[in-house]
Amino acid sequence: MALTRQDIARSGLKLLNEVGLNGLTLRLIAADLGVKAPALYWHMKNKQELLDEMATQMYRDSVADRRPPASLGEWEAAAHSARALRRMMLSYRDGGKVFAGTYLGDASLVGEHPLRRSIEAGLDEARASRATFTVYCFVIGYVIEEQAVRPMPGEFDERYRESAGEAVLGDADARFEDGLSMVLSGARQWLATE
Amino acid sequence: MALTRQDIARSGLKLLNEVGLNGLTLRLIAADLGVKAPALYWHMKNKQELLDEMATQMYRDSVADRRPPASLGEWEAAAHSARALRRMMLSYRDGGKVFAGTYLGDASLVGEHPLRRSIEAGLDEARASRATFTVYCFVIGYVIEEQAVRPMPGEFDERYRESAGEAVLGDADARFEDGLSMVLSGARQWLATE
DNA sequence: CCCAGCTCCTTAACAACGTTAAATTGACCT
DNA sequence: AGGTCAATTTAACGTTGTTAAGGAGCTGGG
Repeated sequence: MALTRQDIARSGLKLLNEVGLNGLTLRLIAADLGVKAPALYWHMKNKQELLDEMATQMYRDSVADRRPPASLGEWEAAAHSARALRRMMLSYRDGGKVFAGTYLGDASLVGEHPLRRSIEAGLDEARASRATFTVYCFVIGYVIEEQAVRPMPGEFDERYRESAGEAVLGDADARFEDGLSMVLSGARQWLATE
Repeated sequence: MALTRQDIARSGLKLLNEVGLNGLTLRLIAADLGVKAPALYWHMKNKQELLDEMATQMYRDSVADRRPPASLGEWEAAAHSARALRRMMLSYRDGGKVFAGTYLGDASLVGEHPLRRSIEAGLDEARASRATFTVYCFVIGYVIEEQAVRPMPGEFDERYRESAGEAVLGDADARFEDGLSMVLSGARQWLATE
């Protein structure tokens, strides 16, 4: 049976957890799929395209997890999907680096604005986008820093042990929640004024 | 005259703007320094250590730019150093990716909390750190996304042209300022309450 | 004065990587 | 049976990070 881009991306994501972003090679992925490395080039034109596909696949796989229950208010829904975005990245070693700044192939996935109802009720869409983009940036940045210290839940980059303060050693979940509530309340307030 | 780690880092940063993170090789840096590649291994144990040193050097070089005028209020000072942090990363191609999540060698550089005066006046330091860390994460995340679309000021990743909306095409400076004021006001408010 | 030892760099080489070109298989259509 | 096309293999190329071994040039001690 012929390979698909999704097969390759999924294999890449599986191996990512075992060998990390630096250890992830085309030959390794090919071997995992029972195929030789150049075969991958039939399906994609270079490695960057594979990484983009992996990011897209991460996003696709988490779509169910990311969708907030319809019962939630808009800002709880925004918090919900921010948490889901973080979980998604944390569930892969180097997930932040893979996901951040890579091109999302399936553009239709990006849609579904958390503030849709407010937009329909008259909120300026460009402003709403800026607000959610701000939250998005915070989550990306937070997870990248988080994974720099803890490549995988459980592991630990020892160099940080003494130099870093509470800001990196403490409970990562609680600190994320604090940051998230700062950003969300700031965004809400920014949308309300003016 | 013998090479220093700083020489190497500075050469790496210079070449980063010419060839980008992917094109940055040890042989290229060595050639720029009039030396052969293995010579670098006398000064650092692998390429990651070079990247860390480059991040440290970026930070060191921007220290003057980053320090806010003493006349500013604390929150204007925080905004000031957030802008300086962004400028620092933007001034190198792939600067966000190089800086984000790399180990800062010179730990003494990290200090100098923008909210120092409030801390001396009784503000809980751990809470203050969480607030500034949140701002820091936003800036990191924002710049990474910004540079994914515009690797260098002026260039443009064409794949984004049609798929992305105003959130990525608009005036990047203005959007940063919006996001920054959301995050800052959210952080300030979070520190005030409870 | 010269040799020992240290610092700093070179030469040579390695395995592994991303990538390309060309040959090869296998399935389906006529 | 033969031909077309999609999917993969085999073989190879240049480049990369990295290591091992050796050599130049200074420094201080006998």
